[in-house]
Amino acid sequence: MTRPSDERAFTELPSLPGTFYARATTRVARALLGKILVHESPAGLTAGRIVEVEAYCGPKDRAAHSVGGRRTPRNEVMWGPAGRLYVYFTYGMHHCGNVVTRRSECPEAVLLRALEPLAGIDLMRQRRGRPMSVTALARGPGNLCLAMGIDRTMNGADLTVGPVRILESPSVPASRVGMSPRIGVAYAGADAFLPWRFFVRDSEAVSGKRPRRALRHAGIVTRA
DNA sequence: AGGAAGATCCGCT
DNA sequence: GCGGATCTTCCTG
Repeated sequence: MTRPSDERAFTELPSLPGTFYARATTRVARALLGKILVHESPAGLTAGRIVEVEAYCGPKDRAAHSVGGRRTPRNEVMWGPAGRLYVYFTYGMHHCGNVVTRRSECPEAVLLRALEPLAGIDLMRQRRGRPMSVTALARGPGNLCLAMGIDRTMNGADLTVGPVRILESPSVPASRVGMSPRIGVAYAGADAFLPWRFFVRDSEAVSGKRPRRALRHAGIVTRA
C-alpha cells in the first residue's frame, strides 16, 4: 500500500508554521483535521492523517489539566509557546499527545485522538503488538501514541522542526466535520457538555461508537 | 506517608 | 456494558 518512496516524500512536505497554532484553541482543533502527523524515529518513519481531536481551553475549562491556573511539572509545557508537543502519562499505562495553542502563559492545547495511518504501517503494527486492522492502529489517544512511538521523552518538542512534526495537507470540508462533547471528562461538570471534540464523519479510524445503521442498511456485515 | 482518581484500553459477559 | 491493569500526580493529614 505504502512504498518506501512515498514515505520519503513525507519528509519533503512543509510543516505547519508556528502561526497555525497561535489561534483560538477550538479553531486550531478544527483546522488540524486532515493534517498529517509524522514521526521520524530511529526505528523508522510513521505518519497518519489526523481525524479526531479535542480542544482543552485553559484555566476556566474544568476538563483541562490547566484548570484554575494549576501549574505543575507535568503540565508546564501548556504554559509555553504554541506549536509544542505536550505528552503526559495516564492510567498507569497510556501516553497522550497534545498540541499547545495560543501564546505563552495561555495554557491551552488540542488532544490528538485518532489518525488514519498513511506510512510505516508495519512499524505501527509492531508497536501495537497484536494483529489488527489498519484503521484500529491509531484509534484512541493512547493507541495513537503507541503506534506513533510518542512518549514523554518528546514532551515539549517543537512540532515545526522536530522528529515529530505536523505537515500541511488539505483541510476537511465543514460538511464532513462532526462535533460532540469530549470523551472521558464526566468529572468536569457543565464543561463536560461543551462540543469541543471534532472528528471526520466518514473516517473508520475515529474512536468511540459509530452509527452502523447505514452499513446494515447496505447489507454490510460489521461483526462476525 | 498514604490514598484517590485519572483527557484509557481491552477482554469478557 | 463492566471492571481490572498499572503508575503518576496531586492533595491531605
